[in-house]
Amino acid sequence: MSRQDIHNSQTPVLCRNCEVRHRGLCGVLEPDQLLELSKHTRMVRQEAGSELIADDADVTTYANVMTGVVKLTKMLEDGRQQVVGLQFAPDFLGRLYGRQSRLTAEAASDVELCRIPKVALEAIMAANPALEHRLHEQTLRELDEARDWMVTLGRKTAEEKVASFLFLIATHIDPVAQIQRELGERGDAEFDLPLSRADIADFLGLTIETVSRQLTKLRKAGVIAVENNRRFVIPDIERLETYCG
Amino acid sequence: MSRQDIHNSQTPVLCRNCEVRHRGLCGVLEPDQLLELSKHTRMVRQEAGSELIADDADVTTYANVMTGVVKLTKMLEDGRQQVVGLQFAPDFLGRLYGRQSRLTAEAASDVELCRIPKVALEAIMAANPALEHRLHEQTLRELDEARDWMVTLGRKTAEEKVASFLFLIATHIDPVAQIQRELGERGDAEFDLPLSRADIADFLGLTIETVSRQLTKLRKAGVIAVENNRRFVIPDIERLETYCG
DNA sequence: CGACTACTTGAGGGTACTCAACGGGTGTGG
DNA sequence: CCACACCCGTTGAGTACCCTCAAGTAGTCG
Repeated sequence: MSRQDIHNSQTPVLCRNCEVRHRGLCGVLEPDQLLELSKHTRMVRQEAGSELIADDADVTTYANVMTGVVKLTKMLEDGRQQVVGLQFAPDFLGRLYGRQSRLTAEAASDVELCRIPKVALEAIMAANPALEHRLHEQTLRELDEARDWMVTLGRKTAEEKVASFLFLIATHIDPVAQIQRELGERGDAEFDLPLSRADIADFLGLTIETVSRQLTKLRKAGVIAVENNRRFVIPDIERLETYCG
Repeated sequence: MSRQDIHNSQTPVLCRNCEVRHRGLCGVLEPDQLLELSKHTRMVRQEAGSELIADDADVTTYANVMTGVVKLTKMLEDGRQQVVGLQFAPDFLGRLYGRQSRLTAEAASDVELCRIPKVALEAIMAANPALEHRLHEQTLRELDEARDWMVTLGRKTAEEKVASFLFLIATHIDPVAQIQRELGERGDAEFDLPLSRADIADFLGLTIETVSRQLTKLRKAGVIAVENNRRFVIPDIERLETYCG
């Protein structure tokens, strides 16, 4: 991180080389508000697998995902687990206004977070309706995504679930595929999967064996190619989409 | 609806005998703001089964659920359907800021709605941050509920799903059970089911036959009693809860 | 080299689905 | 009044899909 001062710039030093500044919640802030916010923030790195927010833990900080993927999970008493959401940069992390978390947040890959104390953000938000509006829009997007996923969980076959998962990741992770998609173009995609087979199974409501079998099936059908168990190549995303049900 | 004027009352006539006024989004409004809002609202009744918002339709109005139950559904191209949410009074209905709906809203029972044009609500909201805050909190609650339900869809057995559904309805519909629950008391519940077996199946990601079989099983176990296929009696809600997984 | 982890593959079984028949309630028409 | 159709829900028989349990492979680390 660059620490050098640049004369007369209104952008706080810490935020200057933040890659998600304009897309994330900070995008709605005026320079002086950004400065105020940046007094409370701090960047942290967490390695894959570390727990970011524990279930039932008191929430004292919020965060923005800067790089990497965060998985949100819920667990039943007997240990059955379900991934209820994935968050990518520049998503906001943390249950607003909640006293304690109702789920566990875990780093799926190595992640960088921009943390801010709960009280600090809520104070700035109270004084700045645009900020609440921005966060409200993210919440609405997450609700849309959760409901889309409910269809996948409730009504799709194992093959369709795995295809839908790969489609989701491809369109969220691969920056090229992401842009192509926004332009309405067809294309290929290539990415390192941020989740283990166990994570995928927990996301899809399947077992790891079933996930593995369906991946093999898609591989043999030529829909996907897999290298090293983690690197995926999708020669034709539109073809993959036809497997999503 | 009472139309008589009451001198010096600051509450708009139309809102005066609104039962959900204080619990719904209107609760945050000052009398003059409520008056402004009420100039645009109109109460409508819709009978069970009628479509309230069509998938992909342009959204021109929002609404508040006053009485009854609304179900939100999504469909795959081949007709497979999934209920992705249920809304009870005083829930807010409609995808805020969205140009078109991404789901279908249908009256599960006879419902009363308080409709308001999209532009009117958004104008009032822009001038009143407390209103957006209130709606944001409902969105957050709905997201919590959607994620809870993802666990049910992905990880529970058919029996647990049906028990979870009955538990959800019991704690949302029966006013007595609702209050007991808030007080942390155990108790019974009794209600008319607002959904058909087909609706339940679509909510749980099951078939109607499986739903029926599981209801029979719970009935034979004495966890529930059913009259007329629609009226349910739950002698011990805590006992039902142990079947939820 | 062995131990460990992550993933794949195989065999067998159980849960929920499919297809089908049946029962009860309601509305219609003779 | 009954006959009939129709809708909704239940029950039964057979099956398919996915899970469970188990073994096997590949990559990594000490």
